[in-house]
Amino acid sequence: MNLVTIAQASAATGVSAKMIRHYESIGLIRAPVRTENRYRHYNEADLHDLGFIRRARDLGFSFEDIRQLLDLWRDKGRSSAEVKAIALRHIKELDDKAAQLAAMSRTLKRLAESCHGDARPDCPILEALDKPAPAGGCCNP
Amino acid sequence: MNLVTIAQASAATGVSAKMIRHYESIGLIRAPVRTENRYRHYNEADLHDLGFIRRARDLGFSFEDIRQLLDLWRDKGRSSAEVKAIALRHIKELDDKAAQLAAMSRTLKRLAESCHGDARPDCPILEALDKPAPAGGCCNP
DNA sequence: GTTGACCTTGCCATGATGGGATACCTATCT
DNA sequence: AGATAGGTATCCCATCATGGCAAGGTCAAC
Repeated sequence: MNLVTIAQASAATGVSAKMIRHYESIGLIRAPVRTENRYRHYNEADLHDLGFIRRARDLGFSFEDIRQLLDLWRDKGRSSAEVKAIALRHIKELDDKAAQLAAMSRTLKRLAESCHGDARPDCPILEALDKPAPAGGCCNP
Repeated sequence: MNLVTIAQASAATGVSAKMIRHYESIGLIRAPVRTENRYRHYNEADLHDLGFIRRARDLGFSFEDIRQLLDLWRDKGRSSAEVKAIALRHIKELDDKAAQLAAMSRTLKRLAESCHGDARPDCPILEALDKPAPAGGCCNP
């Protein structure tokens, strides 16, 4: 059966032992078998799930999404449409978030460009944070 | 002096009353004067600071950054270089984060494109999450 | 004098992760 | 056998920004 300890499972999957226990506590993975001394021992299927979770997390999926994806993976009669729907929704979230960050960056870059960045105290960045009404004719007419 | 209650300060600045109290508790803003009944009352300078904070938060600055920006704003002998340095560092953080999200989105889009998205169970998205080694010749040679 | 709207403090929750404390188990070295 | 080292268990706390809820005080209007 090739049972491994939590540290070995961690090394094999790249998920910290701390997180492995956490996933168990929130029901994302099944509780593994315990030896007499109450140590957790993981089998191949457990390791697969942990790897699956890590790769999904690397793609930015939330635990709730991962829970569904894992369920779909286990369900051999799933429809790929369900998986794709989750992915497309997540892609939209990622893109929205990225666009938000890009907008902040753009605004800030514009301000930073017009800032001398020397010993003088006057600074358009502070002025922008200062102004009572950020809306106006300058940006979104 | 035009003193206003916390709800009015909230309405005027767009910062929730909850957050205003929180900012006070972490020392981001000064404790306002209290009336006899212990109600907080904010003056013009307080409102300015709250507006400043909200605009800085809208640009994604952390509280620690905002603390420094507020200090710089109050210091009339500041050098704009200091402000610009904070802004440039933050711009880099924003861009890094956006790039990270974009990379996730790109990977996921590639997978989603090759997924039928119909009633059939086979799905490249699940396969990608499945595979033991995500590194390989397909992406980063 | 009651109702409703506002204010106060304090605790808990999020999401994903890390840190630390304390205690137990096991293996190795002296 | 005793000491030392290291892995494991559980539990609590912290992050960061924000919201919710509860219990109680205060004020104005009806």
